[in-house]
Amino acid sequence: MIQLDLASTVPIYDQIKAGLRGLVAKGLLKPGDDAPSIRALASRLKVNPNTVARAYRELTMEGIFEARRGEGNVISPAAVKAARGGLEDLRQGVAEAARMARRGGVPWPDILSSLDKVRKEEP
Amino acid sequence: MIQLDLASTVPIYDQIKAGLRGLVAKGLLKPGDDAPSIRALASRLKVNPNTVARAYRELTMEGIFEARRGEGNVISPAAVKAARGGLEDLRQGVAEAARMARRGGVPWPDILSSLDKVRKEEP
Amino acid sequence: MIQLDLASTVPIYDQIKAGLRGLVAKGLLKPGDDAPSIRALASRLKVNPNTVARAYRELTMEGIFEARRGEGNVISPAAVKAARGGLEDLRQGVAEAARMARRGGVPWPDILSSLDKVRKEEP
Amino acid sequence: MIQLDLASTVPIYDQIKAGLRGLVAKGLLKPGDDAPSIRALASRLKVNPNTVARAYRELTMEGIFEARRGEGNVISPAAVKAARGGLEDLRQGVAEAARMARRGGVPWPDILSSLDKVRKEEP
DNA sequence: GTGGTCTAGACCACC
DNA sequence: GTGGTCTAGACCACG
Repeated sequence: MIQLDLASTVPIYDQIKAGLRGLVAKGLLKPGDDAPSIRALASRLKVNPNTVARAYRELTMEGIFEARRGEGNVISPAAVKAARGGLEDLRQGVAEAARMARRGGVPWPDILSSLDKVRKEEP
Repeated sequence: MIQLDLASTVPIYDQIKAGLRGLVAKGLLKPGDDAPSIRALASRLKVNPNTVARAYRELTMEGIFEARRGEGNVISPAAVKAARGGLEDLRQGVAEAARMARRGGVPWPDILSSLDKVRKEEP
Repeated sequence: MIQLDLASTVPIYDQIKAGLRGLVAKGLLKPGDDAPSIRALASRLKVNPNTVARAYRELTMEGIFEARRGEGNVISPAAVKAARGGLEDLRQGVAEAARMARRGGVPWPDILSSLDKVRKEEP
Repeated sequence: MIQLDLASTVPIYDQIKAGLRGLVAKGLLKPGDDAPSIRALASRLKVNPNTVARAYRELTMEGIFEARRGEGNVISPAAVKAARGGLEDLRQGVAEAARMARRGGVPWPDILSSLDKVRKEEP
């Protein structure tokens, strides 16, 4: 359900955070739902549990998860709203990459066409 | 002439490489021209000479510069063509950031509007 | 396992690269194996970690190593093939030295005898 | 008469020294002959006169040239014998390159075949 | 003056 | 623990 790109320079825990925020934003995870357990998710993604734990910890600090004793992590009631904040980071990531590309001499139309290719990738 | 963003997570030497590639791509540096000396550029950018040296070394390996002993760096005849490769990397950087953002649940129109803000930043 | 000649004019990081490529070429390091950590190798060779890091970075760019964040360097699946390219450079180094010597008036048999002395150096 | 390889990593002044020593060793320059003037040789080789001057200075120190006031440089009577010393450096250059190549995993027969290709290059 | 190498040591991010 | 980046400063070789 979450797609990782291990070869990418984007930190794995960031990709996990983004993936989970995305599931919330898209309504596939609703407030009150159980989040997958750290160990389960780690083994499914073939990733170090510490890495998943870090993503969960930060999502908890953002108010998207709630840690309930003995029950694991639950999607917080305020998650949908809280997820918005994370989206801003992602938008800025795109903006920074675009800025770098333009400074590096990529013509603006080429940037747009790259983007368009991404848009069509998987519907 | 080259703009650095020291707060960015993008390594300084990468920003320098992108800037120089951009100058070549835009025709402000033509094959045969002297590149600024490492020390001169370093002091202009207020950066350690080693950092500039690393950027130059990698540009040399990419075939954009030619280092001549004791004479400094010269833009290689093949620079314009070689610079194209670098542009592709930058485009892919934008594409990857966009992919991450979409996975994270950022609505596509928001991505486009972020981009548009960048477009208007500096004429 | 890697022999350095600190008095040589050949840069240390180049000697390290050659040594590691040699270990791959001889099969002592196989794809999937862990490369020694930068710090460990640096202290074993009594050399600055930065110097080893540079060698590793370049080997990564050549496709011989794969650097995984926080996990160290791993011999790439394509390492054996990629190592071939490096061997070619070394052969050309010998060829160039021989060319220089002949131009300088060294009789060809003397070149061969020098070489033969090297062959017998260490079994 | 002297062949330079400007792209080589071998210092130009070294190539010039080797070339002149070679001319002496081959008998094309005999004791008592005038050496070409620094400026003439520099312009013929399209090289900085300082570079040629350095080569001449070192050849003088080796006893191959004699600087005579107002007459320029003359091949010394002891030149033929003195040239031998320089040959030793060149032989060691080949030896060192071969050593590096072997450490880097080049099979010995490949080293020999590279050398053989050089031998056939220009008769 | 130029570029190249190396050291020392700091700080960061990641797992 | 790992690798990556950056700074500071020294020294060398070249033209």
